[in-house]
Amino acid sequence: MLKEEVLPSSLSDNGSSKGPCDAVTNNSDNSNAASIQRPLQHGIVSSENSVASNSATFPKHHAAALAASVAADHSAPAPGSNIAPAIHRVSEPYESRRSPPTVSENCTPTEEEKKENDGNDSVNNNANGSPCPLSSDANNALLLHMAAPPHHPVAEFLFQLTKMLTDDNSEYIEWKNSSILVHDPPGLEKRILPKYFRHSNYSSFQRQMNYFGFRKIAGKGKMAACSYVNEHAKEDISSLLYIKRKKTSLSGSAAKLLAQANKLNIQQDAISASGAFGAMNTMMMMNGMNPNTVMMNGMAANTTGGGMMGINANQLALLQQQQLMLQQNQNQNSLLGGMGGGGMGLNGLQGMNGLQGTNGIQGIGINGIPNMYASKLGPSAGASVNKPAFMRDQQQIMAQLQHAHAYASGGLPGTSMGNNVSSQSFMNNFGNVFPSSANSAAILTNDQGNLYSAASAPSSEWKMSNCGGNATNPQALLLQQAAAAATGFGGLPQGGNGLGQGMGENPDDMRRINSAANLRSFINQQISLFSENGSQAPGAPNGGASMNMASTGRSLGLSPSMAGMSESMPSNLPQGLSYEQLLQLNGMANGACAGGDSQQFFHKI
Amino acid sequence: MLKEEVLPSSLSDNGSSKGPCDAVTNNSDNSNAASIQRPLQHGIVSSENSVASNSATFPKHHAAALAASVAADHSAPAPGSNIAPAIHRVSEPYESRRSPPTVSENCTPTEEEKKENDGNDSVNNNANGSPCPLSSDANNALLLHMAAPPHHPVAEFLFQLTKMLTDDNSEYIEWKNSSILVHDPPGLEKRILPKYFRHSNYSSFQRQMNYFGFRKIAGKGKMAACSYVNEHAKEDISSLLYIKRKKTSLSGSAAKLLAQANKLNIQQDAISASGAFGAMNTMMMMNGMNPNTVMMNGMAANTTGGGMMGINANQLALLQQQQLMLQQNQNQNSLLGGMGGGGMGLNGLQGMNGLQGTNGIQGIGINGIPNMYASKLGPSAGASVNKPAFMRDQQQIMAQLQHAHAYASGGLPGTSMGNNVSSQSFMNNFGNVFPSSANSAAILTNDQGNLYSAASAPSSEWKMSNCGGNATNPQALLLQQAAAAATGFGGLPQGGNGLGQGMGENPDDMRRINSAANLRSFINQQISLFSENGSQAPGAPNGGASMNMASTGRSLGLSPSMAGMSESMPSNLPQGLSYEQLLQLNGMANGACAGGDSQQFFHKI
DNA sequence: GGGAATATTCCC
DNA sequence: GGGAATATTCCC
Repeated sequence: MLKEEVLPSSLSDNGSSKGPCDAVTNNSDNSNAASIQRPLQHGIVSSENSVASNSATFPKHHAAALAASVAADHSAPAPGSNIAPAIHRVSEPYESRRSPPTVSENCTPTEEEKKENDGNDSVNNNANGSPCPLSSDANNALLLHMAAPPHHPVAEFLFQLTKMLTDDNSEYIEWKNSSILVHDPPGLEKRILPKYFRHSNYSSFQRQMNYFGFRKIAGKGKMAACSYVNEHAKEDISSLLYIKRKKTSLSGSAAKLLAQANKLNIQQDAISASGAFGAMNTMMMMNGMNPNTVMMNGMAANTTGGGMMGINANQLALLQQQQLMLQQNQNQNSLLGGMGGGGMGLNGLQGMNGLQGTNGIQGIGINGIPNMYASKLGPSAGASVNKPAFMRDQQQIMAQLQHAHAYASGGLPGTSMGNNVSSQSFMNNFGNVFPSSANSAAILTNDQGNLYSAASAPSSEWKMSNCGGNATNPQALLLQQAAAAATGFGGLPQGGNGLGQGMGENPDDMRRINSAANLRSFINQQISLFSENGSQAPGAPNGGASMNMASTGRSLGLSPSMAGMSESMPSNLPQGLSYEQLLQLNGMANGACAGGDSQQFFHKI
Repeated sequence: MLKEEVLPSSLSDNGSSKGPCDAVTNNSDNSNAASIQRPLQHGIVSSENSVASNSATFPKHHAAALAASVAADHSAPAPGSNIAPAIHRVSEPYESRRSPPTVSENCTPTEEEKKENDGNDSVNNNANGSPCPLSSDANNALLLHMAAPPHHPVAEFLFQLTKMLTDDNSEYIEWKNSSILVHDPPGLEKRILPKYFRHSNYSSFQRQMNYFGFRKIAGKGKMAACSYVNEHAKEDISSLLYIKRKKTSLSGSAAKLLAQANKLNIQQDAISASGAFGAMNTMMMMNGMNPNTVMMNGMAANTTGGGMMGINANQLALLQQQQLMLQQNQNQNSLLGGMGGGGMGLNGLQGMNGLQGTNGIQGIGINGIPNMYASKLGPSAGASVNKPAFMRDQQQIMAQLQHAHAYASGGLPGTSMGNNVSSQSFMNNFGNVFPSSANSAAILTNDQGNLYSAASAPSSEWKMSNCGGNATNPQALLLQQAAAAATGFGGLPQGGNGLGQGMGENPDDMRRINSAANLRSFINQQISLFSENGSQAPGAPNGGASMNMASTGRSLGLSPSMAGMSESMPSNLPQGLSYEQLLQLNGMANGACAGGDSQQFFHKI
């Protein structure tokens, strides 16, 4: 042997070696001796081969590589071994796979304790000698400092780091005052790291430190002495074993999926295509997965051939879930809640978004951005808005208005509309179809997706009824929603028929439209809100030109004469509020009650 | 020195050592000697430190670990070094980052040559002495066998594998007859692998082999001698350097996203919930992103605060694209094309799917699976079908039929349908609303999403017109689509009114249904196709029970008397074909022309 | 400090 | 054979 260096074994604690250099080289083939125990991945720490040669010596610089080879042997510790492996689970050495190992009976910290990362100094000395993690060897320098041993998977890095710090490597690296002092990065890199890791690169060490939340607080330059702190580190070095590794960023995942999607040559242009690929149909296509897709997803997960289009079952499930998330969020934000309230939780998802009468646009946390619209939203508008939510709502309303406008401008193509005006159904942007009969129970949902009809809605929820009833009819709801979004007041008044206080009468309570002038005002305000320059809608399929309601020569709400009904429908308009919705808006704007089948016609307003 | 072992250097080819044991140990701090060159990740192969000690000796078992430490030094080879690093790019030792390094001028193979993996034996001897990959040292055993050197990133594994095979390790592993013979797995594991990798685990070696497409063709048991072949391997061992690593599975990505979605406490149950969360509304919610969502996505990508709901801009873009993919695929496969034709491209996405009259279900490549339905699909059905696409189509049709059935069974809730039957609109599964008026121009699209009406459709495309016109009316199209899917013939006849050749009259041309009996037959066939046992549909929200059209006591198409109209609609049925569509089907099945508002009623068929 | 790719480990 | 998690490398 050229040079013998010994491996510290305070963490591996075989009980027979005290110093830092007590390993024995064994170069004979197929006998891979090492006293380093590396925690196997997924929470299992190995102590393999420790019986056969638990006092191995080998050259210092290569201990890690050898240890790695040893760790891979997949043999459980021999019965009666005096080895107390660091985190090893005796009862299930390799039976437990990716699921977390069960907790050894003799080890004390509860799940709660783990979560709290508490510094409890009670020592689990584990008198029965079972290989309870980090507990059975008083010679183990680490153990002297440890609180209760971890009862959970410990990342290899944390295990080796802790071991490195409890071994006598203080010339290079040291645990002191709840922080890690790196005295000699170059020396650490070349002399120490390879004993504990499969590399000897200080930068790799740093990368791992970073994964576990260590921050450099002193030291300049790549290889300068420095200190690391960790917010979860306590004085007790064993607190390091409870640190959670940061999750791999998701961007990579998304990027991969995105790359795959790109490979498939999907024309993103479809979103903004115009011309023959009419905007209405574009919007329809964008209208998302249909029920069959979702059903298919579930099926594809069970399909041997894999999912369709190169995405697998998990991805399909993902899409399905994301889909639901988007829908639910949308429902919460928009369908009933309008623009009211800012999401208070993560990205607005958790918040109720003003659903139950909480009014006013409020700046929100993570999504809060300077409110480019605040000046248009009335005196109660906060300093910032949830821009995505706001834009989404605006877009929804815009689409509805546009659709209405399309019908108002051209009428139903090829149809004389005079006598079947009330027979048209309408569909909102959530795909809900509202039967044309004004006295049928239209389909509306609350934020939970529950269906409500006039008959079944609990009194505390929105109801639908005919105009003049004691619940809100769907048209009034939609109108109020739009008005609320336009004016910055998201709360929908409970009860009533939507024909109450007039817009503009009270700037703090502009929830209702009860005159033609106010409807026109509302519509114009809507239009202006969709674009910073007041005329074009951002992101409109055809560049926004036709999003200006005035583009056809008629402002929305200025209905054409019946003679105009035969005009053909513009082809570039997205789908949204239907002809009948416009009728309802018109009707309500004039104070008419949408009570019957044949009472709604176009009006000048 | 206890024992010296030398490191083979044929690939590292420092020119001064020939045998397998020519390295020199240098244990002095900060001088990490090694002659192994490990290709750095991302296509750069290191030859660092080779000048300082290019004939290093060190213990055999730990060469790899040391080499790894050396490779991390990040120093370019010294000028004038006699080292010809394997794949090192002189001109940009570390300047080039993740993007592929540019090709050295003196190295010859073109990108095309690389792709072809050709066995061209021209030796690139690179007279100017630049370290062109694998080319400058006649002593390199590998080079003697090599074709032109690779001009692309070479994975570390491939480099080390090739080196291992060209070094004299034939006692353990050998390159022979374009395959890799592993003579002694245990010996390889413990004696050879650690020289080339950061481990000495045969299973890790195998995992890598698998990543690069090697298949075991002989040898049983985990550690038995065996052979590996690779479809891209040529006799020339350098062909190994051109093998592409398999991409990381995407499942992990999706799983991560899924886990994230789950964190947000989304109720997947919504999909199958019944009761107050009625199935119709469930399906509506599942109906996917609405246009606003898509537009919002685009915005969120530019939002500093990140996207909503904890998903980032990339993920939003991903969802948007996947969304389009699903929609486009669906449109292509289902809306007009039905089941006809197999996708010819990747996962069927690129193919036109029988849209323009290409009939017949054809087995496709990657998604082609044994056709469990083939026997039901008529004589022209191929040996396999695109099962996901097929199931999707079936699901779509099933949902439509179910919806029709729901209405047929219960009528519109709370409505006396007798006198406004024709005033109901219907909406297909793509969100297209078909106005109720039978002589209005309904909205249909071709596979490109183009809108067509009777007036605007080019003559080469489908048109819609009133029954009896020279174009196909929408109901006929839908019916044909369903029939085509049911019978396995996806092509839709151009022109005509859908009431032509009868189903069953010609088994190779069963595109049309023109009798009540054939409609009934068609419907029954549909039902049976949805389930292998002929009675239940897979994936139905309520376990499939209600998917049997007979479950309500009426077969679809056997309309109830008008008295039955007041029955309440079943709550667990997905949305699909509407009441009016059923009317149209009924009407056409009886040869009636859907010409007027009030002519469609239920019939016994 | 952290994104992203490949490497290694563990498991099914 | 390959999915999935962590480790290591490389880079911004």
